[in-house]
Amino acid sequence: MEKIKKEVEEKLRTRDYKLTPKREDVLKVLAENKGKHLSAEEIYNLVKEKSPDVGLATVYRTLELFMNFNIIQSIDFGDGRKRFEFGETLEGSHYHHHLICTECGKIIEVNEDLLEELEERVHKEYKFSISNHELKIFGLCEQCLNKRAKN
Amino acid sequence: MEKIKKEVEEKLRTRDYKLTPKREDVLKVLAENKGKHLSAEEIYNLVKEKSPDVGLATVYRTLELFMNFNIIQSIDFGDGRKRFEFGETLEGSHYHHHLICTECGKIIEVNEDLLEELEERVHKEYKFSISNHELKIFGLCEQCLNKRAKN
DNA sequence: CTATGTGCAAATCCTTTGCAATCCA
DNA sequence: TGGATTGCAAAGGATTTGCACATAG
Repeated sequence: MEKIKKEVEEKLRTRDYKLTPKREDVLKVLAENKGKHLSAEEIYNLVKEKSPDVGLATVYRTLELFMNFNIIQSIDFGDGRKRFEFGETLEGSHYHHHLICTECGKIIEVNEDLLEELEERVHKEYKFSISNHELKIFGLCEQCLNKRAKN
Repeated sequence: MEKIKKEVEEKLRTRDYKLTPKREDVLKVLAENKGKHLSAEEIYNLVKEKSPDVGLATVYRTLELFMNFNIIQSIDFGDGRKRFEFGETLEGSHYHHHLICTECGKIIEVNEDLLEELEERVHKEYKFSISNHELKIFGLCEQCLNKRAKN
């Protein structure tokens, strides 16, 4: 956490933003809930547990700030609200993909990246300079598939 | 168009829904604007040109209906509104991907599918039964890249 | 005739914004 | 002190819903 804090602090400072106590609270919640895909409101509720005087607007503003610095990324699983992921690019971790069960809504993370070849082609054919990608795979998870088989 | 209409009509009839005139108008707009990624409101405006008495709610309801039957799919490019695509699965056309320019917002379609290998792995490792996928690649398009180079 | 489909307006949900107060370098 | 940050409440925008009327089979 200390390391993360330092890293974020430095990033922000490059454009004269501060890692204020409120922002740090948001950061902490994000860091402690990696892989959970929290929504803004869920983050807000978690932050409130420790800083009850935080406002939802501040959380939104902080999330936007972190997004601008690529500290977090947002994904939309189609349920009408954005969800936030921490640290994909911060520590050189791989891109990862999401399996979304269309029955129960479960989300499984896949930590493999097999898109290099595709990206290569895209780059050459379209002269498109890739900075990021997002792959969502929809279908049925093992449990839901089994349930269906029984009926 | 006639063929499409028949196909949709049949699909709907399997669960006792009708392809009413209003719904047909929506379908027509969708079919005539393939690859345009229209939002609900854009569709509404186009439908109104021919049927000025439609309501926005009907368009939304129709889109939801079509979604349930996999006649259309929705994508979110991160601008806060859903966009709708017609006929991906209807006529066995390939999946396609989207390149999204983070500078000018342009969207380029890529009609190649190189995800078979990845899907194979996902299927085996996670016992996940894939029905669809959605790949968004973010970056800079040729023009925006060139502009940047000049500055 | 009865269930389904529809328009309108109101309601809802998530997110953003205006503004006055607060904080911090 | 002065600009950045914040909380609150209000505004905003996309989508959904309630309800009375219209329509199709």
